Amino acid sequence: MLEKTFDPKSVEPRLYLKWETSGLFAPKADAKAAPFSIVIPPPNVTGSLHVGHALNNTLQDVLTRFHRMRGEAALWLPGTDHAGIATQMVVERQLAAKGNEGRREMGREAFVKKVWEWKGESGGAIVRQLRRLGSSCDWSRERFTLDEGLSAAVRKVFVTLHKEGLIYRDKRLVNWHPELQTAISDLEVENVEVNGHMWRFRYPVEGADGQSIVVATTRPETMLGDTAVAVHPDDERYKALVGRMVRLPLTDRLIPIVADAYADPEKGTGAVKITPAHDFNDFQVGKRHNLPLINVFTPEARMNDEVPPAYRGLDRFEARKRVVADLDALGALDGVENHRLMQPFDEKSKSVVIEPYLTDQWYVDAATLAKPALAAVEDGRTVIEPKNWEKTYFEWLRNIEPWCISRQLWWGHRIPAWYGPDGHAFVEETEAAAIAAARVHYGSAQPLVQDEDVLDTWFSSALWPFSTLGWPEKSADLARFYPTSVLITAGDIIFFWVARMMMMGLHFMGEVPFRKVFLNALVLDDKGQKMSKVKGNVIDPLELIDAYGADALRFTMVAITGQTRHVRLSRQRVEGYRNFGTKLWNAARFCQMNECVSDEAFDPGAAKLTVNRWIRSETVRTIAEVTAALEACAFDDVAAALYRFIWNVFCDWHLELAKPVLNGDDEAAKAETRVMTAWVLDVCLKLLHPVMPFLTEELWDKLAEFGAKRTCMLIVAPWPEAPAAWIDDAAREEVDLVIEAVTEGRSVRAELNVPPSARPPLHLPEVSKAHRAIYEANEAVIASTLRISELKFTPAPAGSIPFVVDGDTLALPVAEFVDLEAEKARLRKAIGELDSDIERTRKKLDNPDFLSRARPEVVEENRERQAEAEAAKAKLQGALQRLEGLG
RNA sequence: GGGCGGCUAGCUCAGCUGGUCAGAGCGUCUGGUUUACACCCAGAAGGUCGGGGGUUCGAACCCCUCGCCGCCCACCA
Repeated sequence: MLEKTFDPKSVEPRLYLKWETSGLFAPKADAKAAPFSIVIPPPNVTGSLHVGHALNNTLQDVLTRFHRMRGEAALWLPGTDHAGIATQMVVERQLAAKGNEGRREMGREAFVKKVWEWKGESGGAIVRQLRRLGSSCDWSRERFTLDEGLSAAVRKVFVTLHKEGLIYRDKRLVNWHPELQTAISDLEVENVEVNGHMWRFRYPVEGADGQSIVVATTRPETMLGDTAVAVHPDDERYKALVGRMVRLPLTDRLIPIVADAYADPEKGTGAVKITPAHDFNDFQVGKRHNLPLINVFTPEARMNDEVPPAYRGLDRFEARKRVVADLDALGALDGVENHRLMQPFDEKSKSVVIEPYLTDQWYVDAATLAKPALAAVEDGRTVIEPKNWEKTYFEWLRNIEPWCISRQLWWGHRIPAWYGPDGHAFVEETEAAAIAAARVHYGSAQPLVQDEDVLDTWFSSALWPFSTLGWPEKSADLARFYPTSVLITAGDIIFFWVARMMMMGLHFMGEVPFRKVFLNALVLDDKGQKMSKVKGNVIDPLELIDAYGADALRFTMVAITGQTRHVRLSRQRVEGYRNFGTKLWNAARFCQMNECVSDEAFDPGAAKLTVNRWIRSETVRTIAEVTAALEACAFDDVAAALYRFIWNVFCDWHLELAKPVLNGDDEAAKAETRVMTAWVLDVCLKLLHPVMPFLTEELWDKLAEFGAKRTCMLIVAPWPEAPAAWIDDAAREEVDLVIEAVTEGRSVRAELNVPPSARPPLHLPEVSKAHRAIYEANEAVIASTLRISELKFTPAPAGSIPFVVDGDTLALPVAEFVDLEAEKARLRKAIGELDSDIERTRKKLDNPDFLSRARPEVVEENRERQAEAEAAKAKLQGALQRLEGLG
């Protein structure tokens, strides 16, 4: 006998271990099986499972398990990302906390070794947590972005793109992180609106006594690097000044006034200071006018030696104050206002101001790679869902900028470039190859120095779909599983990752990396707030698993995933789905108590009893519904269909309707109902397994204690078929009628739950008021469905309604239950309502506009509805007549 | 500045290409010691589908407009 409730805590670890050790997570080797593959969005090794992971890995697991049960060679390939900046910072912080010497003191080699040590000790947390969630990843294929294999792929890609001219070195402005002292990509910058000031400075025009031009700025310290002032060519105010020079205060440098359309007469004063080395726009202006670039910052964003001695070594914000004060003292400060401005911060800490900074970096020609990536989505080789993300994807790729891929970090893939004594770069996959190339180039062996930088973490991530499958080797996995079937990831990395995988996959494999991209929503808290440690509203999925079990959390994740970009997670909802699991558990318990044992030889198609033919129909419909929803990634529909069927159909109705049969003494009927019920329960377990793997697997096992043993674990049990022939419309109509009757009335079920010996008469009038007439018209059907023939009816007193059950005319006392007049009034009212329905529909059907405009099936529906309404009306009228005859 | 979402019962959300679409879950209230389940069962209340206008025989669903809320992108005068 099953316990009263499911105990996730003891079952989950046991089952997971059983699955994993059975090797069932690996795709079957059977070459005939259709491949299905997903590569995991590799979580950072430093990470721990957050709700976003819980959501997106649940969805991946649901699909993987579904396809596995369908007999496909289902591969879910797991792995982790070395996460350059994040990991390096974690280890640095840890070193500092332990009082060890810092990164720079210990040197590159020692530091990297430390990081590897750290990875070995602490890097496994996230994959253990994925297991707790129930993720059926093939751990034998687990990869890490810094694996030797993946590193080889990275080098090959880098070298190939370089040879193709798609990777190049360039000196231009980058987003510079002054604290980490590394370049970061555009995407790693977050613009935040902050309160600031707008200062106006007067720059004296040289040779024009007393005349000056007023420029506005939010970053006064950069004025020390100004190399021009720009005005709009058509700006009448300044036309005369174009070509003149101004004397830059504090520096005494002479800089020109140039005409450039970039200067917006509407903004500020219409004259804008140009600092080509510290502003992306100014950089462009500088290029157009051939202006010198004066870098005034050190890598830590302190003032360097290009500025007058008084400012050297000052932090940029300190320098800002000093510059303003000094200009004010000189009388060059024209004014200052409060100003809201967008300031770039680093998106991780959101506290470090990013500076445009002039450096040499490696770039990918993203615009060229973007073209095939655009085309692939445009022509549907890859489908992005929800569809509305496609526009976002197109927009970004169409306006893409060169991708800065070098980082001044130590943890990551070192750039495979070696420099000769004259600075010439040899880009090769190995140092040996670089040396060889240098020998050819120089005509003799020369000492080479490898580039100090590493690659942006996203560079290796971009190769993930094929590098993890063995590329550049021509591996069997690569041939079999690329392109992958679907990618499930969070929408916020569509640029960082999805778009770049598309670019790299198409370029190196000549084929899209995935057929479908499903972008899951951002998980908010129950109040719709973004979760953040600062706000303290972070929901910990592991804590939810502890409290309600992994299955409940998983079901919740599936249920909240629709077409929207945001979903809210509430404990209450998880609790509700835990209850759902318990409901099924108890249904199974009921089945077990009633000896409902599944039988492989049972043919559901041969069922005779109405109630059994009915539940078979409902089951088949549900199988079709769930299957279709899974195929379409309509996860909310999957959850809704399962919930409704298992709770509201199977438990609420089938088990209730089966009770009288199971408690009766028609042995044939009992036997059929038992085996059918067991069959339906098995189907429930199978359909629910992808979403709630633990509970279902446990029941699958426990239910086989009696009866035949299972031939396999549920995880690899065949997905149920849905033969249309098993849908029995007649049975469905009959039982629908009963359900409708019961639902409209009080509670037949309450009566049926009483042991047969103690049962009072069936309170028909209580069953249905409005539908009593219909009920009467179908009494025989109902009787056979519910097997109420076993009930003992009290003898009919005078003035009772005749009631036919299994050929015997019984009678129900009327006076006791029915107010005849009220009943007649109800019937008349119902008839009246039907009449107006019929009238309305008739009008519609007579309307030529409707007939010509509405779709044919809608017209057909209306016709059917009309016929039904008329039939119902006839029935009601018959019933009314009968009642009138009694009166 | 550009783009994208959302605004449907107290709360969270379903409502497919216009024609039983005004729904579900939770919450609330009422009633249940029904031997699978109180993590349960039965029932009730509650919404002019953000406002306004339009198209249509018919609109929560299409168009226009306004209003909030949120997100993403954008060269920080």
